[in-house]
Amino acid sequence: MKQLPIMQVLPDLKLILNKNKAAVLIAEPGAGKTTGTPPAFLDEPWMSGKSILMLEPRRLAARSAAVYMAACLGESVGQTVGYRMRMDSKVGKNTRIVVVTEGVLTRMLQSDPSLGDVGLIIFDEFHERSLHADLGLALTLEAQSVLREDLRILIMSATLDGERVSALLGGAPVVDCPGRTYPVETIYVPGSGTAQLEQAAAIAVRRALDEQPGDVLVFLPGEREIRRTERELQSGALPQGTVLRPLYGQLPQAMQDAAVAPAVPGERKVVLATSIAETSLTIEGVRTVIDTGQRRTQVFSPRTGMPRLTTVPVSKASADQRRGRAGRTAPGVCYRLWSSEEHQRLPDDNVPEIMETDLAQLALELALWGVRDPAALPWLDAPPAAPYAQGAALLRQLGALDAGGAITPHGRSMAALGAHPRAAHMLLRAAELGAAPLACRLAALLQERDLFKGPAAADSDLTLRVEALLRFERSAETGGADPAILRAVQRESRNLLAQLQAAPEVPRDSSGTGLLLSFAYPDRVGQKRGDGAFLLAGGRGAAMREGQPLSRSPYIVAAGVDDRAGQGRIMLAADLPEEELLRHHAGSFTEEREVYWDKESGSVKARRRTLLGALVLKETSHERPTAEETEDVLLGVISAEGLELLPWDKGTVQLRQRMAFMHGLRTDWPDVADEALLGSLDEWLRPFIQGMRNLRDLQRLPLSRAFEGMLDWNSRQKLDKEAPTHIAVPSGSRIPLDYSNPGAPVLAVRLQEMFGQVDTPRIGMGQVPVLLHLLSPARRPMQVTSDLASFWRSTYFEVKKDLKGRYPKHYWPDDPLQAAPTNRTRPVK
DNA sequence: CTCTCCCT
Repeated sequence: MKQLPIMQVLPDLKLILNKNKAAVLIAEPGAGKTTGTPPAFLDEPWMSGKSILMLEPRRLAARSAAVYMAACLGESVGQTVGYRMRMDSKVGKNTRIVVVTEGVLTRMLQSDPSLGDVGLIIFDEFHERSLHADLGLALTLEAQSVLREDLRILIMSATLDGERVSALLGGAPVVDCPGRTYPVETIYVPGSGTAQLEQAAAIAVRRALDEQPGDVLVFLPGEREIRRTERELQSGALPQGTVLRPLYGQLPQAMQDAAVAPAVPGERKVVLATSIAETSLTIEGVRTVIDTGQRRTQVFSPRTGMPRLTTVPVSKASADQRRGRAGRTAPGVCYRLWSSEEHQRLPDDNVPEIMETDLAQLALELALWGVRDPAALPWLDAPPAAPYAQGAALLRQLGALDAGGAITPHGRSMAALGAHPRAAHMLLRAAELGAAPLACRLAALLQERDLFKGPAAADSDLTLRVEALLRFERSAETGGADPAILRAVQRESRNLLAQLQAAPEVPRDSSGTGLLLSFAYPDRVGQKRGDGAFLLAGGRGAAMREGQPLSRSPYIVAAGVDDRAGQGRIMLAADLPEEELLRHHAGSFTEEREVYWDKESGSVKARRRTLLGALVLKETSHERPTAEETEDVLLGVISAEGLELLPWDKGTVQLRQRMAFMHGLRTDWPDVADEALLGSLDEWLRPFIQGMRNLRDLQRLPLSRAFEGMLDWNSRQKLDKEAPTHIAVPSGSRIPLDYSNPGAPVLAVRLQEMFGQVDTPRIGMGQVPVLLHLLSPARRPMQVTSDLASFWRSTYFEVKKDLKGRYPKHYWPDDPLQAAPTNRTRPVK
């Protein structure tokens, strides 16, 4: 212990924490920081009568760190050094160093924000940036600034960028400590382009077995790739004594042990592992690491509110951590299956969990802490807004938050359970109904991997899993289910039963599964749309795989839905009897009265609907909309479909055009263009559609009165004068004016009727000469002009020649201004 | 051909 590198920096750290409230320790692997640091502070003056809390991200590491520190003091765990984790704790009266796992720290902070007699809190492996560690630090920092100015904080990390943490801690000093590992040579092996990941890995394994001594550790993204690489290697010859050892989280414990244990003499071990071997497990005898540079990670999709697994490139920090695994006992080699150029493009660090995960639980913890806006707390990376808002919305739906975002008593009970808010709500509701035993088993089943593999897994009915579990509990029969997962589920459900102090009885059968599941997933209650498709209460569509008996259920609850765009696929679900839905979710129903336009009948109708989110549970039509509702809908339809729906007649069309003409001259006149009319239907049209219900009624609308209604009495007089419907011409005829083009009204009149008229008639306060269409006796257009005087002077004589030829019986005077106008062949004498 | 890892 004396020779550990950490010993060199401890005096420095003591000095710093004597004066400062916070420090950052960057220590490379093998420095001995986890077990060397905490005991060093026990005798510091500021620690008198106080204890040390150290956060460890994994149970195994927490327990073994406590055991090791206790052994160094010549004690057993539970004396000076203890630990505390879920369902397991060894702490005594004299314990001054407590190693805790993440959920425990959160619960401790929440139940006593002043942290009692804790003098120093250490965050170990902080570079892993788990959600709970980030939350724990945020809460601790606030507790320190508000309640406990004397509290010391020490952040310990392997590769973290020390400056950012230091800044968050108000400029805390950063101490660096070298590690004690052997050098590892890095060899970049750029991909051969077409080679599959597994083929490239297998080729590298053969090369390593040939070139290097000792065991080989291969990092692959997941179980599928591990199995493929295994097959790839088995398909060709391997050197004598080579054994292949898969290693991933879901592998049975005995096989995990076999992968971790040292190789038997005469054998060489090739461990094919996921990122579990990056931090969680140390494998003896590894001299060569082969890194495919990929890892599988869960991301939360705000679009669908569902988590999804993706395979992404590792970060530089992660790749270095993997490489370090080759140098723990002797110098080693690391083959990276990418180029050094590609390496430069890798991100420096993994994306912190808080940036990518479901934040419902975080939102609940913050609400319990008394914070509604996460920006009120200090973060290295603040929780992203969309997933946070989605988490808060879910909490409101589960009754954990009130409308204002404050935590409810129910929310407090949920947080105390520690489970995901969905599971916590289900457990509490189930306990009220006396169904806790089944709910604990469901929560455990949902948390673990599927009990079934292969063809049995194709049936998505959750009750089949429940029945299998109950059979296993009663008679230890596995019945085709995975025994390791059965045991894990049983263990977890016992933990939950103990937490809820529920009766130990084994439920008789799976009945009630759908109802309990609907408490956890109220947003995924699905209503049958036919053809295996369901509409979920949250608004998303989802479909069963082919041939599922469940697809005949009118209502289901979808516990697992994949994240594909458009219609999701239901992986796991249970039938929800309609009467249970109606009985137990009535509090979440919304009643909606909707008055709407029925296109088919062309009329306004009303209906009342009972909704659960997007689902219409009940609908009654035959309601009578009120007169005002009807007017609203009618105006809405006109607004959407256009003014063509109105009963236009020639008079109204002309009236509108005349008003448009006036508006063109004086903007204080009402604008009667389409856009303006559609925008002000409420003012000018509503009074005229009272009592109307349908399109037929609308045809009886006195439309010209509606237009006249836009003008007061004076304006109406003025309209008749300045935008007259007719103009009297010299012949005595009253000729209608055509306002189709409101900028240039047209007077179409036979030429002879205009004899004697010197100038163009003007309208619009004398500002606008009408556009004259001068016609032949047969009403053929001869000439268009807005300057009659100049027409008489010149063009008339050419036109006259032409007219005389065609209409010889008519009267074509040489001096039209002196001639008598006529609407006949010749003037009457 | 759905399945990284951890924790209350």
